[in-house]
Amino acid sequence: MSVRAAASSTSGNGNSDKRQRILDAALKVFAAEGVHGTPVPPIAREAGVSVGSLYRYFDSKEALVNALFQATKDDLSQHLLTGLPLLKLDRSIFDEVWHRLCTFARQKPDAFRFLEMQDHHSYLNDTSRNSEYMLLLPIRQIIELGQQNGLLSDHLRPEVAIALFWGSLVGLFKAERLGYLSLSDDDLRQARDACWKTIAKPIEGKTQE
Amino acid sequence: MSVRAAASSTSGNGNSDKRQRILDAALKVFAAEGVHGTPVPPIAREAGVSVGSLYRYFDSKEALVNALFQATKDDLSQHLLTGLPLLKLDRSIFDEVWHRLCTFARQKPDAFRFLEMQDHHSYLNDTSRNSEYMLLLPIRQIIELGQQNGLLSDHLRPEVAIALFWGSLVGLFKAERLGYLSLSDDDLRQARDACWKTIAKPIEGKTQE
DNA sequence: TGGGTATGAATGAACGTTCATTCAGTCCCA
DNA sequence: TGGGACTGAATGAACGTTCATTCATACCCA
Repeated sequence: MSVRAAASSTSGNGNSDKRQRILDAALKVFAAEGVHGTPVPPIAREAGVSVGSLYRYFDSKEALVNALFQATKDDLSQHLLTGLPLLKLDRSIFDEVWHRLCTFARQKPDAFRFLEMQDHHSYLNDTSRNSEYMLLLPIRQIIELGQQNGLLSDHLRPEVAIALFWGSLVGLFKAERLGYLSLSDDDLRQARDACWKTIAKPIEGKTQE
Repeated sequence: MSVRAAASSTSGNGNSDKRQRILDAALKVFAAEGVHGTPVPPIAREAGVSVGSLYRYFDSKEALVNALFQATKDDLSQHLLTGLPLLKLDRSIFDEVWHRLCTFARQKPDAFRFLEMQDHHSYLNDTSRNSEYMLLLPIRQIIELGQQNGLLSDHLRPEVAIALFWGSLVGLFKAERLGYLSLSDDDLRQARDACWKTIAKPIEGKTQE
């Protein structure tokens, strides 16, 4: 018994550890080369396992892509939503959402990029596609609440507001990745304030244009 | 002469006409399946030519992708910039830019999608990558002018403003393509006004936040 | 008839996937 | 306790398929 426990540190269980290593490796190479652009062997090499082993943990490349997509979505979901008050909206909550998304994009650039790729669309099954939709539901709810309590402009339909907000954030980090700019903390704060103006209700008595 | 002109509709000169048919076909299938996800034969089939003919007009798949990328960028460039005053900025010019981009995205969804794909990045040569950068230079200039004349907020660096603006627009049409929303003309107008608020100077005497 | 053009089967390189084999670790009985 | 039998995870060469590309052939108009 005690022997077995000691052995597990070297290779004993190694079980889900290896599975995780494959997922990590796949995220890295997919983010760099795209899903269609990445053969299976480089994934295995990056993970430090053989191709055969990879197929022990995942039935196919498609299954790997879907598992990775859902795991990454869940990761973002958790990062964004854990402990976030979903039943009210004020400026500080908006700032917190912005901050969390920026933190995620900064700490896990490969994950952020992978989620935004379009290239893997033909690989995704219904569950994966659905998990994409689910992530945005809480944000939509927050925006609707904000519109009801008069803090957000009700000129924009919530879906449109989400698309603008999300698109801005993605555009920002995409531009940085492509080398068109480098985002300082101050840039991100200014961008945050600008995005708030996009969806916020104009200060009373003023119509826009 | 007249005979040749008449014949050209079926197969007569066919010369650059065929080349254009291949580009059109490539745009269509690339937009649908991605560059990595599209074999060469389906492109030829869609264009109504043989695979061998395709290789008469383009040295390789890579050459085709680059030619298409640059042609599409040029198309957007022309659509966006022709006759646009580049030495001033007011609200009506912003609206015109927005309108032109929306028109392009609506009339040529495949072109708009293709330009925003990331999937073809490994195929692109320096010229193509550069043409991407060149497109945004005039917009950058317009934004700088707007900041100098006090119409646009100078809190945002021009590159950041561009990334936010462009990201919003892309996010909007991407959401529509994925079926998350359907954009009415009114939605587009509301989104335009919201984006203007993002980059415009706040009405005097009010600080944002 | 000759020279440029179009064709699509043929080619071999690269892909996703499989499977015969290896081998570290476990078990069991003397 | 020592040693032979068992287990199943790990391996990577090999498989069939699909890809980008070529080229022998057919075609067509001048």
